[in-house]
Amino acid sequence: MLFSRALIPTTKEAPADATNASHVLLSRAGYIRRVGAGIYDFLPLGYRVLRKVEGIVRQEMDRAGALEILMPALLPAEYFKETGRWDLYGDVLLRLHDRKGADYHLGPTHEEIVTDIARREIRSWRDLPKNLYQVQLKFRDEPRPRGGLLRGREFIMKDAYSFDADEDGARASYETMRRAYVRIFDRMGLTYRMVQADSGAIGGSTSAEFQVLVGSGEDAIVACQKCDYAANVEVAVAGHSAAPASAGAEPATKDAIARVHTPGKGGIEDVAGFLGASKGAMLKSLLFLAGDAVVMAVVRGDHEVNPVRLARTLGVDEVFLASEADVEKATGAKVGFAGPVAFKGKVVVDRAASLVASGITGANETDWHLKNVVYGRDYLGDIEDVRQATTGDACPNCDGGTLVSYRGIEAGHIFILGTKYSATMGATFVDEKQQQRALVMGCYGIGVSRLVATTIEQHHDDDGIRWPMSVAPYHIHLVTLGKDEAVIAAARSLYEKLGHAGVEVLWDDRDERPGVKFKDADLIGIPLRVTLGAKGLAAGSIECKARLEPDPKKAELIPIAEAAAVLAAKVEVALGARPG
RNA sequence: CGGGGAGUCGCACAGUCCGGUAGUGCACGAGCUUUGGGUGCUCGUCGUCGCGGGUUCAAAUCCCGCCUCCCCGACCA
Repeated sequence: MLFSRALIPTTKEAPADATNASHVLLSRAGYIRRVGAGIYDFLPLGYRVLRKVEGIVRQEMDRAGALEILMPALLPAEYFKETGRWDLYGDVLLRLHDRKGADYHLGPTHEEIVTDIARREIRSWRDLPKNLYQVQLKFRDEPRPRGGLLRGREFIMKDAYSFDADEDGARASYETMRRAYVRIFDRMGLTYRMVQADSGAIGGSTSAEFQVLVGSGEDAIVACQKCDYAANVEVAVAGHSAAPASAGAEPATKDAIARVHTPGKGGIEDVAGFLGASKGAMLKSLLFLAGDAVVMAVVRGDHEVNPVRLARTLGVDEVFLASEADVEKATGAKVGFAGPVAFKGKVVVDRAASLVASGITGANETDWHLKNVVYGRDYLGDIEDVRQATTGDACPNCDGGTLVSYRGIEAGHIFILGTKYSATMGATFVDEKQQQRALVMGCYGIGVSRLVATTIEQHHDDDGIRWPMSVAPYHIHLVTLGKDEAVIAAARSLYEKLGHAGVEVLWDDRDERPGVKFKDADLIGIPLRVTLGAKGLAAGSIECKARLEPDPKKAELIPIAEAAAVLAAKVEVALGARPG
């Protein structure tokens, strides 16, 4: 592609609303333009990258035996009404009406629609297993779209759905997808972890997220440095096999429980500072609403409660932090003075908190705390792992491993749904014994448009994007300097030879100064930059610099006669380099 | 939904308090200049000042109402 004939509107300034690297760079480098809140145009470069990502996803899905289909984006309401999600989804569902006033919506996900295909078309165990997938626009009326392509109201997703005769089959399908996902993310050149995850409102059991490790990511995850344990903090368990020496090592105090006056000192920091105690000696007591009940969760002052784990422990879908009014009603004291001693209600004590040798906690009386508090002697409760795991915690999965926290962007999610949708919608098949049984389903998503942005979040520097070869809009950015006809002729020859070799070249043939071209090349981020000028031509060589090379002087000189072959080989190597 | 902020040329912003010819930089067009990291100079084009109403001789500016967007939080298959 000739730059002069392309549409690559680079800018020096980014829109004011772009707050993260991928949004700024995608805008500045001319890949995308904003159309509305959370809605974007893909300009030619952006669309090329999107198609590269789609291509990798398609190849690996096909390789894994999945069958590509295309379901509608515009959906009659009846399907979501059938499973109850018409109501459950709430405001996130983009609803509309046709001229007759009938309810429609734009699909945020397609379990119902694919299950409808299955119930009509899959009848026998002989038809199984099946895995149907699509690459489709999804619509979610996000409360707050943000981050450019990272969280939009309209986005492109690959979603796949597996159908099996039984749980074993579903697990095999899940495992097949897991392997396909590993190949996909490896080929995209991403650093990621597969983590245990909450299956959320979509329902289901076994589930894993593919989290791309990025400091600015929305999700917090922990991973073991020794084994392959990794989990979203929503579900991560802080190990207790190797509790830090500060807790549990000391014998419980023999001193009797005592009241201490702590006027106006409610927070953990305040009280610990006021009493000269460490945060780890505090027993943080938070009240949650679980259904109709008020439940107190007790963790060490230096720990955080994990609401998802607490909810699982209590056997409810969700828990909510109690309001100030609820707290006062339940404890008889202002917020900040709650404690488990003599608390009338259910108490869940984190394992680490139960080991505190001499705790300080609220007295359920405004401006008073209790010290020398010992679990078992002064208060009781169900001991569970309900705190949020964090850096330094022991790994729950291996001996001696330590957890480290990361931020991540969720790029993929795989899970086994079971018969949640098939049973509700009557998607059954006849097994070998002539029995009607519900199909066992799994579903597998990849945020394709999000991946375009995610890749940049992980691959950029101050000057611009640094695409991995596999998803770069072009393989080589050819820069010619000056208007010398011999230079242009040599460049044209190279451009054509590379084209014949299947190498995708963007040739910056514009009448611009070298500085402008180099700046744009860095911004656009094509992995290899090839420069040809009068000086080089005289010396019989072109210059090749990798975008990853920070030093502008460290360019490789390649004799012009060999250039096409050498460059084509470089591209091939980069495309074949798969770290898995 | 709670808190904060913003809508002025394609982009980034000033002007609003204190009403009086709508500005600057980038981008864009012309010319000269320059030619291996966003060259310098000159000239030029581009505006329903978010929308609707009101006050006034006169409104980007004051008043009333509405809309949209952004940031933080809550939420997030």
